Amino acid sequence: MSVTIAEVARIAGVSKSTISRYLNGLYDHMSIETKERIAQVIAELDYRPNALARSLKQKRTHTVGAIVANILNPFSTSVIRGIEDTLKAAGFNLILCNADDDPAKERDYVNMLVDKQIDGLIINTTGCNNELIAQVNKNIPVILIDRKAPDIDIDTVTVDSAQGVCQAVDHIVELGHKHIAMLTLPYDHVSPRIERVQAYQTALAGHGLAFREDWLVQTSADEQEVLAKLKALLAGGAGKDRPTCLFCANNMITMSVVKAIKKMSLTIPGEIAVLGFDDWEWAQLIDPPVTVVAQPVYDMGNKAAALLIKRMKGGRTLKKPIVILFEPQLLKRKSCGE
Amino acid sequence: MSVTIAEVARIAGVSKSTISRYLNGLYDHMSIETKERIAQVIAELDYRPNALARSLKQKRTHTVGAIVANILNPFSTSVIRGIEDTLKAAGFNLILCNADDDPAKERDYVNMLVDKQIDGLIINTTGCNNELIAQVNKNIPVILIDRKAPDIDIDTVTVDSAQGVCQAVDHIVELGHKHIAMLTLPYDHVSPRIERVQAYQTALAGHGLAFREDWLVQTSADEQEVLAKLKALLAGGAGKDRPTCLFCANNMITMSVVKAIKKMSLTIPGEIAVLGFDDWEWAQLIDPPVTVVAQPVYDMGNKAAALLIKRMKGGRTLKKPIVILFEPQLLKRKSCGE
DNA sequence: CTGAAAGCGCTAACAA
DNA sequence: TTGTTAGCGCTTTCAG
Repeated sequence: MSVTIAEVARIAGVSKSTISRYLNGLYDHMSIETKERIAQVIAELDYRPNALARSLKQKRTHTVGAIVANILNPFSTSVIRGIEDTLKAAGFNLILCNADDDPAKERDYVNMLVDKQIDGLIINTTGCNNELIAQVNKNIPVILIDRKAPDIDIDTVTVDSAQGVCQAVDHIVELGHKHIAMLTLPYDHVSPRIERVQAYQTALAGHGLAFREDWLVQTSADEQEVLAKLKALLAGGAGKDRPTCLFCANNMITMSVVKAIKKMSLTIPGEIAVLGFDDWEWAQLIDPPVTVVAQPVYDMGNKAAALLIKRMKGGRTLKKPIVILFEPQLLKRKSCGE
Repeated sequence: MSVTIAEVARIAGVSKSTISRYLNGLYDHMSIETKERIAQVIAELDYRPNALARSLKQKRTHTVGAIVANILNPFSTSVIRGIEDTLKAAGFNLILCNADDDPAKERDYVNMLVDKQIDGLIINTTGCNNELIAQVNKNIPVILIDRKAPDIDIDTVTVDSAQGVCQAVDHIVELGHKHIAMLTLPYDHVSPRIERVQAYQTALAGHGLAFREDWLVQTSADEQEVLAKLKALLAGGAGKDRPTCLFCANNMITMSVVKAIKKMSLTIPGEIAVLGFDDWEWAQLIDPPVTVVAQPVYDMGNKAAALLIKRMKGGRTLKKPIVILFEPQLLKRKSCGE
């Protein structure tokens, strides 16, 4: 088996406490020779302290958990990079989990992390485990990222969806579009989706455009489904009473929509314009490069981690939960005309 | 603080052992009434066992670590999905880490995971910590994924790069290309890169084409750098003695190359053809869709996890390490002409 | 069918 | 400056 602190102590000829002190950097008052002997024995045995035992005793793991909704979404990986960098700089470990948009998986991961005694949690929640998350937040700090949970009182880092949608709609209206459809993943409990749809309606109204129920399409990101719904939406062909612009409420939808449009052999933006919410590394490689509302994703990850660290260090300073709203930015590319 | 097993025992009026047995499903010979009482108390107190304490005692965490080289690479996220699904089905927990192509970070993560007493490790290694990894493999099973470590003897799941390159080169030669350059990330210690470059040279030779040192370009995936190197490579313009086809040795390079070509306003495949190793979700959205050698990435993740599980359960059955080679597949799209 | 007791590997008073 | 001791929360013989 693995070598323990007792073994090291025995061989170095000192007590376990002394080794423990050495490990924890408490050697201010330690004789230089024991210090060196310990260092040598540790090196010889290639000893590494058992983090489980240590954490069990200390009641702190110095570890935070992060759960993303869907790791295949470039949004998630950028957020992760932001979280990771800030956490590492502060000396915390990170355990990453992927809920895969499945509330049951999310629940399992939350429980697993809590059982492993994480010191804090950052979660891009499915929105279906709010009660559990609120419960967790009573014992350890939790930060929501991207998606709010309106019914619970927790620190949240997200983006101002309404403003982003507003900018985007202004832009396409200016380009002459009057028939704007929105495609979104099913809203269920996911705050940004709800907000974007609402903002879309508000923005239309602001421009005196009528909102049409049948131009608000809920769909999964599945290629076949998107293709079918798009065909229905655009039935009748150009010139008819149909949308000239498709506003996709997140990047997964945008990708599927672009794929579907290519399958339908329609030209962008000539026959149909595409506008997306969320930028991602390869949006510019698409033909044509897609105009999107970009979020400062990496920064959001940073901020969430920084906030969490503050909470974890803040002891029981129960300040009010805060909501941090980042500003999105419209990146005008080619997919809406120009 | 959190509720402990002692608390549950006290309230239920039984001993800790009994609670422990209940928790571990050892209630075959337990009176139905104590069983029910325990269940009730646990529910009332919302008790959850401390995984740290449990693992410390059991000397098993039922947790495996996975370290990917770069989580921003779609390759990594697909592998992760494969690992995750297989692991979860077998009841193991997963701790995900991102080495960010940094050997120092990788080392830290390996150590962190080992300290946390993971039962097994899957790693897409930077190739710079082989000694450490070999050491870890003495105590817990380790599976390498994608990248081999030739100097150490460890189970490995990867793809037959040589075969993929060969298929690809055959294809483009058939399309009439005789001037084929290869762009790759710096080889340092990364087996697939080395293998692909070698296979490229072999394949050229197989077609009687000369290998030119100056057409083998090493570069980071940084946009500026790729652009500069591409400009140098293609200096002189079409018709001159320059490559007509760029073979990109992985997807990060492919993306940067496509970006650079667009910046240079060259047409694909008219003025320059592009061929990539690694498929990814959005390669088909690029203009034109990129022809690539695809790896069965998700399956590879599955397989790595399955193999690891076998090793973890196999006790000290020290079977010889094995190398599992998946077959890549050429996906002919539009970027090489036809 | 259930309980008592020892101990996993470490830390943290309290002594010395 | 270092050692002794008593746990952290759980599991697991061994008794009964």
